[in-house]
Amino acid sequence: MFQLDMTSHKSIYEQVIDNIKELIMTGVLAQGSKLPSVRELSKDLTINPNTVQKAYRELEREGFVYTAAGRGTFACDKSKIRPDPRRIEEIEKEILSAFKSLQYLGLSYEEARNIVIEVIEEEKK
Amino acid sequence: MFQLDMTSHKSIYEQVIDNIKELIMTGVLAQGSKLPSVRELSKDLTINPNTVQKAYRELEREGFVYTAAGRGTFACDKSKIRPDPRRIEEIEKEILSAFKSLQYLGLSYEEARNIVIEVIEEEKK
Amino acid sequence: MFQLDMTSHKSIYEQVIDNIKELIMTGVLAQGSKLPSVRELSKDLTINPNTVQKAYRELEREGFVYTAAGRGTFACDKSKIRPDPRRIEEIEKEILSAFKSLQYLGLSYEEARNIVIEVIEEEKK
Amino acid sequence: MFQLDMTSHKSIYEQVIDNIKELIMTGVLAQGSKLPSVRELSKDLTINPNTVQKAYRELEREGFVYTAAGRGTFACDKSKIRPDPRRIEEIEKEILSAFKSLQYLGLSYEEARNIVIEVIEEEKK
DNA sequence: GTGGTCTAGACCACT
DNA sequence: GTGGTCTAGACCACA
Repeated sequence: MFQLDMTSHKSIYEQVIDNIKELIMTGVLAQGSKLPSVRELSKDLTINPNTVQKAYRELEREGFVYTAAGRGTFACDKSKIRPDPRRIEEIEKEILSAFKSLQYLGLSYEEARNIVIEVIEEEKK
Repeated sequence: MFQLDMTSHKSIYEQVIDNIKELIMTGVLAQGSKLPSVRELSKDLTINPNTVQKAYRELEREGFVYTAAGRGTFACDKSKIRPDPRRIEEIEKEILSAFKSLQYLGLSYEEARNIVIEVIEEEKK
Repeated sequence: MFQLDMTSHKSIYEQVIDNIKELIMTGVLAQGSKLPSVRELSKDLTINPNTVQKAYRELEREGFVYTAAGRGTFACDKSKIRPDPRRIEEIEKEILSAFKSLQYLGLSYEEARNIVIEVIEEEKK
Repeated sequence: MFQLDMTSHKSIYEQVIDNIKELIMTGVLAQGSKLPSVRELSKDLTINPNTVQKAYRELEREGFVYTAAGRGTFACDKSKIRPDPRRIEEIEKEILSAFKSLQYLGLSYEEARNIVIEVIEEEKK
């Protein structure tokens, strides 16, 4: 389904979350389609079922999937996902912090700005 | 000198580092000016001296300050600070990850982009 | 006959039970009228026959239906259904817990109360 | 600090959550006051630290506490807790379901309504 | 088979 | 000391 980056600083369960969010937002996991079971995915990624469980639970909390004990975990309609303003604010802080870090490295405002724009444009493709 | 956000998930020592970097890069702490002693700052911020120590060590490692044994810690010349390409790459990853997170929340590419631009513009002032 | 909410966290068999109870208590399923067979209903709802079986067993245990071997399952006389005091106590606990949850969310006693009243009034119609 | 009801149908971590919410909303845990550490509380309640952790995490998610790794978990200002509309809707469903259950037991609309009102009035004291 | 909860015990970074 | 993550393995109810 996807691969984990064991060298990443991101925790495993966060990587699982982000990968599945991407699959849902890109439509690979269509609305209502069943996600792999907790055990299946944990076996597939050779991680502990509890770690997958944690990711699935968080995905449900954020409205990306719904779970039904005994039946499985399913993708929600991505068009119904409503952004959480508190989460947006958090991410804004992260971006601001990263942007400042660039300037702290000795880059000018313009240089730092260009790097950010470049990263975003790259993502567009 | 500055304030810490105790409710933030950023670690204390990182907050100290970022604040001092800001003071140096904005010229508030001019080249050669003495930073508060570890004890002084830890008392001022009501945090553990070890935490300040750790921040100072990291600032020295990154070339923002130098310590003269027995005399104290001093700000380096900000114009001599050279960006570390590996660090830039790391920050780029952080920015990309944050940008994707915005999109995962249900925002369109344009909406996410606008948020980032806005954050940066705000910082300019 | 009725529909299930597959996204609900209520278990399927509980939903089946509640729906049938409703049909009996509202008189749609009059005394003595035959319920759909396990196979029929499971096909109709596209759920596992075991799940329907379990619901029917529970309905019988609670005195809402009776089964005649080889003939089927039939609705009991709703006027003969006597409230079980222990069950009432259980439900009272559920209501109290839900009410507290409303207050924990930051609602005042009055606000929480109004919500409950509203839910009940809505049900009257 | 509080006691768990091991005979309850509620899961342990949910009981921990509800108990702490109550302590915060009643002001026993004032804004900024430190909660017992994960290990401390787990020892106190003779449950596993992971279970307490789960409860603390959920409490943070809902805005009742904030946590800082290495420092501890602290109560938020209860006046700043904003109700989550989705959660309210969920609880409304629970109340409606419980109310219907009362009627399914053979109680009239008025009888069921009186029970609910009584439960709420009792809570007022 | 499914998800949900729990225990036991470990390791990590931060204070 | 603190919280955060992860593994291993167990038991439960539900489908």
